[in-house]
Amino acid sequence: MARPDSHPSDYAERVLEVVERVPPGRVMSYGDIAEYLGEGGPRQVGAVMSAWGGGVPWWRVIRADGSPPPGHEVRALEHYAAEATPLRPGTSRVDMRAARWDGTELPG
DNA sequence: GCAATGACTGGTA
DNA sequence: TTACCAGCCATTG
Repeated sequence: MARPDSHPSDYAERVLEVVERVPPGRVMSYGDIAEYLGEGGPRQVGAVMSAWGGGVPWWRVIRADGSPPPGHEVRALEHYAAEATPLRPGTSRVDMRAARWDGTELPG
């Protein structure tokens, strides 16, 4: 796994770049980003976020079922509330059908 | 080179 | 709906 203290690889920088492009109120899954880049897989994206995700809107990158990253659920929920991200009623998960960002829809 | 690990995913019960 | 399982793949020791 990549370590936070090591320098981000080119792949890591591409991942972080995509995350920064995700508009507020929208999210992408780890698998979505991997597919969008056309390299690596969900695990690799997760490894990048774990190591260097602190410098980007990490709460906009979640699991395919809408669950925020483990250990950061509360923080993520605070951001969702601030950005009006659609949440599934009665849960702490994002409504992926509504909030999923294709990567092609521009914020406007 | 090999075995273990991890902010994952989709299928099945 | 939640829980468990096999597959996935680069990084780490």
